[in-house]
Amino acid sequence: MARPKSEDKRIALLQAATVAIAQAGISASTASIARSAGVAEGTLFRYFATKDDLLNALYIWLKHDLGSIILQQVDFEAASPKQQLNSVWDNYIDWEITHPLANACMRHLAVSGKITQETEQQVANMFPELDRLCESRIRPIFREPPLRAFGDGLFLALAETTIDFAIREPQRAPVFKETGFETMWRALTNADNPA
Amino acid sequence: MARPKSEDKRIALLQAATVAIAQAGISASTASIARSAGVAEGTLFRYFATKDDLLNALYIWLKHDLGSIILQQVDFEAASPKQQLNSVWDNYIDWEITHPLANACMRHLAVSGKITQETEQQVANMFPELDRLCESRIRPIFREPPLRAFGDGLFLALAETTIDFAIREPQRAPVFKETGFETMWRALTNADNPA
Amino acid sequence: MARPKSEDKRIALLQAATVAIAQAGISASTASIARSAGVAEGTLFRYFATKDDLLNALYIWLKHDLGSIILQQVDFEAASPKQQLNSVWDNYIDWEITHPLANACMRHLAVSGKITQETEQQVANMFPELDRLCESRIRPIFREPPLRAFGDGLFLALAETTIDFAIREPQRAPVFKETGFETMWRALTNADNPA
Amino acid sequence: MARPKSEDKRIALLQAATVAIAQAGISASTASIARSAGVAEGTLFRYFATKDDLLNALYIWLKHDLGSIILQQVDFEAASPKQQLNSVWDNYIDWEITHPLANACMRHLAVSGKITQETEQQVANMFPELDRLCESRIRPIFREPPLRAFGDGLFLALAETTIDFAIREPQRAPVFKETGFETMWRALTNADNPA
DNA sequence: AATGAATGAGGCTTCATTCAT
DNA sequence: AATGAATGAAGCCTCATTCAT
Repeated sequence: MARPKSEDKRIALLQAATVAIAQAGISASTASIARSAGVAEGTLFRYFATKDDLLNALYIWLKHDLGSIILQQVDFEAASPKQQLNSVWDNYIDWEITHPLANACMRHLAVSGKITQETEQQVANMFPELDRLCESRIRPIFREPPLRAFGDGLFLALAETTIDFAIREPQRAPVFKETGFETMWRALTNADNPA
Repeated sequence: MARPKSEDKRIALLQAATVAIAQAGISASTASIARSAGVAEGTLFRYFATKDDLLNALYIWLKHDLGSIILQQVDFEAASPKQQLNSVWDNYIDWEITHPLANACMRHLAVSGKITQETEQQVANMFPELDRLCESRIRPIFREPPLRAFGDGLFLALAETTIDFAIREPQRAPVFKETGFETMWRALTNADNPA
Repeated sequence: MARPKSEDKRIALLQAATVAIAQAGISASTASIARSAGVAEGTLFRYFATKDDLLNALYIWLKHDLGSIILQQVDFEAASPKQQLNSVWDNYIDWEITHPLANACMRHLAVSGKITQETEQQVANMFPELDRLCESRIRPIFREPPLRAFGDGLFLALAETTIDFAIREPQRAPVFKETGFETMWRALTNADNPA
Repeated sequence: MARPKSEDKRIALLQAATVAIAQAGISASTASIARSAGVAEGTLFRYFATKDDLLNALYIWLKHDLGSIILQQVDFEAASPKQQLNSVWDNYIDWEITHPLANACMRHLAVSGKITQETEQQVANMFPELDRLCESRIRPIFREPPLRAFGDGLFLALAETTIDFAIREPQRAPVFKETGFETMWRALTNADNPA
């Protein structure tokens, strides 16, 4: 098979890279990543041909992890659409709070200029059902092509800001979560049809 | 006093750094910055003792430029508070659209981990009148200490997302600007007192 | 275990450093050392993490070389204590005469301020039997703690001066060696018990 | 006159260089020396065309200072030759103890490889009366050309070692001074004619 | 005469990647 | 498949010296 020998080592490398990049930015050296993954310097390059390849694989891996956790915990039985969206919101933020290194790492990757268009595309198509769920709760103007991406962007911006504050002051996380959600709700949904 | 240290060269270095960092991130080399500023590499270090010093000075310089332009163009005669805030919003976004490199550079600096607390402080205290103007238009819950910083963060997040989209698709900038502002207004102000 | 780190290269680096530092002082560049050792500059830093590390390792290496040669050639069968000490003296000076670069290098290292306490300690404990042999021949006042180190210092000072002259005028080395030894004998031993 | 304007500045530069080199070795930068002398970077080069020139001038200046102090305090009325030499010995060592920076600086200069033959010559001829005084007290073998320089070297070596210990443990200086002198006396003078 | 801004070569060190083992 | 030694380009910064002011 094309995949190299040990999936364990691949995961170990991705995890080590997450920690290293969270702490040192993308300038974290491949040597340090390999070392904390418990493999030799050269081995890293058998799993990822290039440092940039590692960065892109890592981005996808983290996004996938995040998305699948959110999805698997959404409360589809929730009474109202608002409650359903609130469940997504909370899961999203909870995951980031419990994975602050992953969060920091993704931020670094996102602004690194190393993530290719192709990678971004792959991530965008990763969980169509999640996108659909969010969009259906959103005010009409943000639902159609011309402003759809913009709506997504605003949603993410609010969520990420909420996460920043929640990570920085964990004991106040519930307040930030709730206030953030209500703010997003006012911002992006049809206020006339609140629930 | 011999040749005085040239303000022109300082500016040239800051401008060169802005471009280089916008394109290459903070890993832009001091050599490349000096070269495109038209001075020797050693000269750079007479103006900024350290690359980190340059980064901090650059951050302050860009923020100051941005803030002073916004402030000087705010329409204090505007009929309503909403219109006043809209004027700030538009000026902010217009500046960023017309200075996409400065914008990109500031993003890189902000996440670089090289900006010191002291620099952040200096920037925070730079335009108190601007802060006051924005805050007075904001809903009460975001005006008092426990959530003030959070409110600022959400405001900035929405503005920056709007800027991102406006820079990426300049011809649609007016739509993003307006939609973004209305979204922010719903999100952060007291809807009961809409104008 | 891949290629093992080559002891040959380590030695080549230490030898190259000896020559370079003998000639240029500790300001000899790592580039020049690596070049004359026949390796890439980066390689030097796989063997010695830091230039200072190289300097300390070199100091230990040279002292060890010197000490072990002296020790292995001491004439323990010599009739009198004076003759035994004379054998040490001669071996010491002969080594330095035949290794003038090593000698010059050690002088530079000794005054460089880069040799750590730990390194000095390690060197001091390197050949206890040699110390013991010298001390037992020395006059009582220099044998006990308060002045022991001082006695060692004076011994070394006389030896090093003798070496300086012997290296500078090799053909007169025997005279310097003998005169130096007799001078040291008068200076540091119990004249009442001359042989 | 050929001498530049201010003798004060020349002295200030020499003093500043003494301190800087004592602490940092000859790699002390000309900029730092100029700064602590209270003059501009460029000014240093109006007094000393080159860093090497400064180093040589400094060596001569320090040696002259040392020699003239010793000479002016020698007790020519002392009863015995031994007492006269003891007076030189004590003055020498006292000067170094009270000028530890000058001492450290001279050591650095002496091994720097930057002191020219010409400078060494000039220093050697600086105080012929002092040389004569010391030599006349010395055992015959060290008085005639073949071994005269060697005798001087041994004398200096013992003195400098004594100084090292006296500077390192100032409260025990008197013991080192006396023991050192007696050792030198045994080593270099005619024991048969002790006083 | 004095200043200090400007220079650019050179120093130490890091790092992604290759390749012998 | 895995290792880690080897590489050399590139990065940041220092410094003696020059020269415009």
